[in-house]
Amino acid sequence: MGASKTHIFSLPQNELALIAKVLAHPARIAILEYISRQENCICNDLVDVIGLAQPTISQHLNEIKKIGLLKGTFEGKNLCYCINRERWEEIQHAFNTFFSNINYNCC
Amino acid sequence: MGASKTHIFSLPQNELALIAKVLAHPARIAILEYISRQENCICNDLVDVIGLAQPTISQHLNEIKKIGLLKGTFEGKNLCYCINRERWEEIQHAFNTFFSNINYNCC
DNA sequence: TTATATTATCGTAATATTGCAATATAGAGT
DNA sequence: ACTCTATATTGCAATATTACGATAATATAA
Repeated sequence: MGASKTHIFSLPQNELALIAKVLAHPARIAILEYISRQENCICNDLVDVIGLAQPTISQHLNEIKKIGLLKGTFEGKNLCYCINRERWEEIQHAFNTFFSNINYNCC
Repeated sequence: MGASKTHIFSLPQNELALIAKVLAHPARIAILEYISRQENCICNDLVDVIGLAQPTISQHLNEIKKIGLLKGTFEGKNLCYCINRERWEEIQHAFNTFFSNINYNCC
């Protein structure tokens, strides 16, 4: 197949998986770390810093945008990528809830 | 291509991405949630509960095992899957560190 | 307008993931 | 030994992801 059977899972399960999928690539981790370190959220040093081609970086940025983790102006020349604080904390909370609601009833 | 250029990223970046990849499928989220809810860490009701074929469940369990999130006895008939508490908390901490070390210097 | 710089999109190739049927393996019970 | 039950492995098809060259689009500067 190759396609996940998303319909047999709950919405929260699918949503967390979708968010995890965005974090499941070192380039996207690196991009998020880099954007956060910048004083002014400048854009395409990313191509130089990360070491991937410009279309590839653009695609990764798009994946990150899809789950709402970036905000700023995306049109024209002087772009501005930065972390969407509200969404970031929401996602942080989602992971924390997942990791906290676990029992350890082991054999 | 299709293969990530892992060599251009740092070890922590690759490790976090690898862990996120395991969580990047709703079936694996569901499996982890189910295992944790069980009083006694019993095994292959998972096939019935999740609704995927037995080989598929087995493969998902293997992915989860790879990052050390399961412990128990894995040989023979009466298997025992359960959460590896130490590893679980380690991973929870890794995500929390990642989410906490972010600035919000937006435009 | 024309050039330049920046980002997005298209097209495509290589590789990875998901899922399952068929089969193999391993232990418990008879 | 054989059977039953539970899990793993193999092989394969469908789909997704990653990456990049070529090209398009968009804004600024000259």
